[in-house]
Amino acid sequence: MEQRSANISREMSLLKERMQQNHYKSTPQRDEIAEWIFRTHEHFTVDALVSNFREQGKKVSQATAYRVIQMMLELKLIEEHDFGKDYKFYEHTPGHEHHDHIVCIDCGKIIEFSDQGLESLKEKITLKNGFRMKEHHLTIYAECTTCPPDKKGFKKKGA
Amino acid sequence: MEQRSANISREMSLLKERMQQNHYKSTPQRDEIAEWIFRTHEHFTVDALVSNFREQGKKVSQATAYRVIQMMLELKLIEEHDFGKDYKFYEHTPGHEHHDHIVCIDCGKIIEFSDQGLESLKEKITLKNGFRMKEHHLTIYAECTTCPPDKKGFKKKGA
DNA sequence: GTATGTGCAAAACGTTTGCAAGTTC
DNA sequence: GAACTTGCAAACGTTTTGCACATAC
Repeated sequence: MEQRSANISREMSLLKERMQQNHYKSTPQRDEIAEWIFRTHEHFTVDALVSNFREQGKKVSQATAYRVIQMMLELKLIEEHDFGKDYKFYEHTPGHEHHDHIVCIDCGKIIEFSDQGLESLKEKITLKNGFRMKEHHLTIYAECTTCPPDKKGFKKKGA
Repeated sequence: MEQRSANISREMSLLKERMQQNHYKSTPQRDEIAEWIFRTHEHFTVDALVSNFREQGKKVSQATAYRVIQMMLELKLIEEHDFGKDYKFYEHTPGHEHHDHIVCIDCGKIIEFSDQGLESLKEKITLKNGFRMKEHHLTIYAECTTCPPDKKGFKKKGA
């Protein structure tokens, strides 16, 4: 997962490229938000993004944050996840392959995993049912064995 | 999946039993809503539930509908799913085993499948990562081969 | 009779949008 | 300068809640 932070300038080039292709103008807000996203290794929420900017004294309006998120989803530079809370989680995609998630129902820790056998099984099952697979999200809610017993704050809410 | 409609009185007994155990009182509204849920074979939304009652001339307030849903989730009689829309989908659990879903990104059709190999692989992967699996949701977004090309209305929104 | 459940309308939540002012190309 | 982007505050759609009234046990 650490290769995700590898090379921000390459990721920014990718952004610029796709923005041009899709007739998006370059603005300081878009650049700064995208950079923050490419630098962020964890799964983040829009609220976390905006708060983090505020803490650093930079100002981004929520509206712009949400709009940049939409743009980056469209440009396939980030992915959206529902982990059973009422807000969404995001993560950037360049630099790491498709993966699934295990969410600790006690502490909220999110870990990523990817398993080739699992992927081909998904593909096979989808075909067998007469579909062409486009996207797939597997989230496993679990208890982590190392999680201190007082950290009972996450709790699944939806699915 | 058709065994789901098999025996509503058995499912209602289960409801009554768990309601008593959890100190919920029996009311006509709870009974009627639960019956509707046990009789419903598709994945439904709260809005669909309320509309359906209205159409039949029966009245249920939205508030009560949401409250019964919460109760039944707690009693483990229904499951909640996020299929990428801004509202949740529900389905009752008695009478059918755990399964995963394929959602057609064109027409919104939801099909269920269950695969033993997939289940044990999930379990194995979870353990390997140091977790104890509690719940897991796999949703595959796909195109169905039989879907008429004009039915492009569903579209994933989140994940 | 007391605790619990219901219905309404209002609130709450994350997210989206209309619009006037500011930027980009 | 035409088209697009921003920020604000207001609107949105789903879900939750406060409260007065009604019902269950």
